[in-house]
Amino acid sequence: MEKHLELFKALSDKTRVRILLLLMEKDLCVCELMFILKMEQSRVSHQLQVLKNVDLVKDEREGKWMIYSISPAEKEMLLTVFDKVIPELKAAAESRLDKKNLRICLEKDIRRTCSVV
Amino acid sequence: MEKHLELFKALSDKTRVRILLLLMEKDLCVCELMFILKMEQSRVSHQLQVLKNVDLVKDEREGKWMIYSISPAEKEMLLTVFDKVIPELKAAAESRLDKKNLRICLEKDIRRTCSVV
DNA sequence: GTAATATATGAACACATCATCATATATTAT
DNA sequence: ATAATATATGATGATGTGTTCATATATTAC
Repeated sequence: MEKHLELFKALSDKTRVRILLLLMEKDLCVCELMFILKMEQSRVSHQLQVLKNVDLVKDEREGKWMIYSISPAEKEMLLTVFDKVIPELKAAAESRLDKKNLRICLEKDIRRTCSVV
Repeated sequence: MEKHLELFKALSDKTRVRILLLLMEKDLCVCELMFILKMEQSRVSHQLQVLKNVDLVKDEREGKWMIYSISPAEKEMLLTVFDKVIPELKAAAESRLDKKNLRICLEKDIRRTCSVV
């Protein structure tokens, strides 16, 4: 039983939900998430590991970058969660701002230009 | 955003999920839950307060007993969660045992006969 | 090779959560 | 009234969680 409840534990943190909502839109690297969320590197990385440990996301190296994405099998489940269970979430201020920053991130090609440290 | 994430926090504890799965079947008092879950009174009561604080359950006094039930508005949402999001949960050992104990609880009319302390 | 970039990871700390114990409150029975 | 029953609640302690800081690792650029 605990195994299945890990999903809810993973979904009960704001930072992690923001990351998931973003990865539903587009595969992203850590520095892109840092730019969008305005959070420091280790904070983003740690939360990504939590999501990875419960198989909500997977990572794949692409040169210097680790690209995070949502496991296809989990994508449909998360759609149900975000659309049917807590539809209000997407309207939350943070979510709207993140979407906006995601657009800016892509326009500015942050993946190539960001200087992390 | 945090407000909506409280749902997941509430759903991330095994005891609380077991209580919710039971209340989906039938409105129950504390001593009935104690009998079914084989847990002590204050443990059940504390968790019920957590569920009440996030409006997942409501209580109603009926003589000596406090009858707990799932708010009608939340019942449909929880059906989605338990059937669509984590359907495996209902097959878990604890869930099966709880259902069995629920039947025994009703047969034995525990609400009238249980002696708590 | 070395330096720079991108990310991962361990340690430490503050804070939250859960179970237990003790006690308080509310209702009913006498 | 008092006693018994059913439940709520506060305090404590153990354990878990999230953030930060420091450092390690992996890849690329030179």
